[in-house]
Amino acid sequence: MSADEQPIPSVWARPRREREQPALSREHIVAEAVRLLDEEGTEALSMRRLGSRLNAGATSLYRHVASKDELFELAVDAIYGELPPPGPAAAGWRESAGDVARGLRATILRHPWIAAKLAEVGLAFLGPNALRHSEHLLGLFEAAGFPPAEADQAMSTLVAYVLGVSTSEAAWLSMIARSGGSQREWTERLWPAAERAVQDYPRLRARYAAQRGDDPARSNEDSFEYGLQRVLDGLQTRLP
Amino acid sequence: MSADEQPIPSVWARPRREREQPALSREHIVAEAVRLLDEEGTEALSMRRLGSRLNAGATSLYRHVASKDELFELAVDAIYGELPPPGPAAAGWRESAGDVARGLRATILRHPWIAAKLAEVGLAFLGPNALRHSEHLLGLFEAAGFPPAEADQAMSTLVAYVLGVSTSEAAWLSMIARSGGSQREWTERLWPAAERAVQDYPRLRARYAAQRGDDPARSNEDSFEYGLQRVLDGLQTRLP
DNA sequence: GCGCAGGTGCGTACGCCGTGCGCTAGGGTG
DNA sequence: CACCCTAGCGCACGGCGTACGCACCTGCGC
Repeated sequence: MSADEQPIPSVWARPRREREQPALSREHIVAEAVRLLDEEGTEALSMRRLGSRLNAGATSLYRHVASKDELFELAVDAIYGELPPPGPAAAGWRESAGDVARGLRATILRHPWIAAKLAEVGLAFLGPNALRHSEHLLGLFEAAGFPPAEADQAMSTLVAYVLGVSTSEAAWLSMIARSGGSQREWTERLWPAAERAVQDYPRLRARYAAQRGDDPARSNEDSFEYGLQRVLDGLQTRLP
Repeated sequence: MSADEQPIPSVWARPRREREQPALSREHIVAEAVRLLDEEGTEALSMRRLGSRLNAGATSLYRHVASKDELFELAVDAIYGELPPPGPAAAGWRESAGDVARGLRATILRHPWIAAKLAEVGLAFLGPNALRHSEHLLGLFEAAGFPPAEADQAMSTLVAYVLGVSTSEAAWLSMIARSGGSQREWTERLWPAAERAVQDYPRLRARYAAQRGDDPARSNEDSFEYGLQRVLDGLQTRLP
């Protein structure tokens, strides 16, 4: 047994515990999870991957987060916290509601994974940011003149529309984010298959033919705005 | 080595290959997958579980289905195939569109897992049943007098609304299906927590207070119908 | 100075998962 | 009879979420 096999009780010999990062915290973990989800989608988030991005072991995360499901709930509420603040509120009811809707859609498209996650966990009972957002929107409808009971339904109608539209846009965007390709590449790659699939359906075929070459982002935008105005039209019929 | 350790080359000695089931087929697999999904939700569907329900090994399924993702696509299109057929079409545009919307919602609520799955895979490019359904609905809007380009947007608006509403209802229903409890049990169990959470938000608090004791299924139904009529109102403003 | 308590991070391990691969046996065809 | 084709299976691999218990750091009362 030679001397250097003995453990040397010296600070310099020990591996110098790495503590340069401000340690692990719930906020850090959630923020990094959101970053990973944005970059690579829901499937790519595993506790091991997330841990290694934070220079930590997978199981260390469990000191700050009870489970992966809870982590998702926290991530979803973090996104709710990102929604644009109320705004000037000077303009009329229609403009304010439209702005909220546009902000909601924009946020979903920035984090496309959230659409599928919301569909899993539901919209009710979410965290404080989600509640604050609902409260604000409900106030907006009440101020517009909807009686309280109806304001709730009117708000749900608008939110349902926005979520429905954004969900299908988001599914497309997450697929692209996951695969790493560009939107244009994927469009060009899938278009022929789509045209072949709709061959037997004259109206769908005409629709595809008419849209060939359009910028999909722009036509999604137009389509969203069209439906938004229709929903607002329909709600307005209930006001004096 | 005694005699009965020798393999006996007789039909009666062999374990009698079980072939009473008409073997494995893609249709059988998809049908059983849908059944399992309805009963226990997305998480519960694993190839091993599905295989054992069919008296088969997990990897045997791969002879008929390329991957689990493909199995989900087939399951989703199977549900599209379940949508109510066009119907008499005698009544006006509004009634027909409303019926399609109600049928869509009812189908989603019967298979609540499909909402989250649709949010993952997107609504476009799905199987033949989905395409047929879109073609029919598009025809309905064109017949109502929408010019072709706008008919597409109008249809998307309606579908987005229905999907958005049904998605959040479905999330609730799948949670209940997964857990095995009853709707009433869960409502009673979660209500106090929800009331506590909305304590600081007067409008949300008032809403909960007003709804205490209501039948949630009924008020979901009412809320859906309210929004449906508003969306149809909004679309109708574009017709002569 | 010293022991102690509480909390943080990690290594290991368990039981799942999707699925690739190569074998076997049974039925159809020459 | 020989032959091949194919459905089904057993095994194995790498990855997953996470329970558990140990090692260590920090701060406190003595």
